[in-house]
Amino acid sequence: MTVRTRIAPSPTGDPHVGTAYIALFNQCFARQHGGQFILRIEDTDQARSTPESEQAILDSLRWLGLEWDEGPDVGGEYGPYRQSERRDEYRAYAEQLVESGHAFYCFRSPEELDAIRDARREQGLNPGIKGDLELPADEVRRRMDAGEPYVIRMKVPEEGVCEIEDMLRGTVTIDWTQIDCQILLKSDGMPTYHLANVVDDHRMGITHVIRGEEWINSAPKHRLLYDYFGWDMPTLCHMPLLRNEDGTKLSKRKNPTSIDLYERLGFMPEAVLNFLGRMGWSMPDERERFTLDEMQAEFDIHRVSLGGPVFDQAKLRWLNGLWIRETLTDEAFMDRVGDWWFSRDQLAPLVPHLKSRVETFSDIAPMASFMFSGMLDVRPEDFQHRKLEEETVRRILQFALWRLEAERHWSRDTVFADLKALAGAMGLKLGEFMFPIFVAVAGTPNSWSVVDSMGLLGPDVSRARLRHALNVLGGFSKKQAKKVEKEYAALETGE
RNA sequence: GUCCCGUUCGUCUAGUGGUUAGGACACUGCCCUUUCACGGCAGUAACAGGGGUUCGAGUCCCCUACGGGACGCCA
Repeated sequence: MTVRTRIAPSPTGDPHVGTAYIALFNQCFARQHGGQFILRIEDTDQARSTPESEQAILDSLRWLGLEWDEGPDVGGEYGPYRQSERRDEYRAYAEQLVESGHAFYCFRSPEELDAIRDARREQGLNPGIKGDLELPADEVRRRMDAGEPYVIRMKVPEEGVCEIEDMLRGTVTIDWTQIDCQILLKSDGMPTYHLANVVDDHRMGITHVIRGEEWINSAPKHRLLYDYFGWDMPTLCHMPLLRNEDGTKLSKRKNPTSIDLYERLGFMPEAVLNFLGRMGWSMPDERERFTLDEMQAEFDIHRVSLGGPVFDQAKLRWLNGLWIRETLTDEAFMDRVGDWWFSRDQLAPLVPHLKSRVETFSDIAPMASFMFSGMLDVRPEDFQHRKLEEETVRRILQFALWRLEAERHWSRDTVFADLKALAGAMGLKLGEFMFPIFVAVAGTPNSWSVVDSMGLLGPDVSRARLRHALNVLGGFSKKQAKKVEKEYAALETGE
């Protein structure tokens, strides 16, 4: 049997280091066994999936040096590799389960579902949707004929236990009472993760599912689906979750998680991948620096340790420095730096700003240094303004950050539109409103259009600098945060 | 609230019954050096706690504590 593994990102946001982490281990496992590594796009969430995000994820994973044998961009015999293009298939499988008595149509309203959850919680049960949900056949037919929206839910045993075999943890036992009647087909006709994942993994011949630990509790649902269909279940392996410094699951609120940010800050892809390979894993000889090829050659999934590793920026920076010093010739260094940011393509958009302002070429360095930096060394006094209270400054930064975090299409124009609307909603003059944004992003109010700068710097760096500025100013206490959040919500709806 | 998973220096880890518990980042000191960085050397620092099993437990078992995760028509 040929080993086949996969990474199945959901194109709903910025390329995440966690995705790359899981992809890395899947690729290593497949290569080590002479098998194939597949990339599949799980875009069943119609509301949140975007083509831009999909492209960004593919680009980022490829930037890191990962290579999949099959995928939406490279093709393969098991396509299509985009779940939105397989939608009819899932429906057929879901209906097959209804016919075989393993699933049923469900018409419950959100209010009814909430009531079920509350009732179960009160009884000290897991609040998942479960119990007497099925309707008589004629009632189902009547409601369907009437055009009522429905979902298909899987049936789950009321008692007994489900045993899951995990490559690293051995047998995990989960009581069936903990497992809810999972929705398989949503009312929009799209499958949920659980159905689509099982169907695709089977249809694509996936033999080993290496995924994050967050999935371990839903493994019984998957086990059950494989049984209902009469399919062999792939071997499961749940990786530890990457953590923030405080031990919680890695999140962009507390850590830079976007692969693009590391690219923009001038990390070498080899170093980032190397660092991810040191998360929960080590080489047999414990060397710190190794290439993807070396990792693949020495790979052993059983060397994964289960404690959730903290994603330590300091060590990543050290490792990147090591890569620069030890692996780059002077020629390669020049090429890398040139490609990174000082290429003609990168510089071109800056020329209009620079040419009109400099008297000598040497004026460029201090003027444009913020365009080539990571976090800026800003101080609270830099944000003092003769007309703006510090409270207002903090609100401007916070609101701008929230607004820009919600922005899906990043460009000079969208950023400008966002900020202008926000300034209007806050009743501030655009010039005053922009002051703290200038300081946060450019380090000084005396620069060219900060909106242009943000367009060029990209969402990750721009947002990170706003966040940094907010921290420098002390941020908001928990109490204040609630109030400020309310104010922001009011601004948003009031427009 | 219910359940699941985890727990070696601050952090990343080595360790699969017998080790002075090793390495790396960070930190501190010294050396190199016009400075800084790099490099070299040295130092501080860990088996969560309690019970077993065993001649012997970081390693095996149980309990407790702590941490994390899941409980969505998100994945």
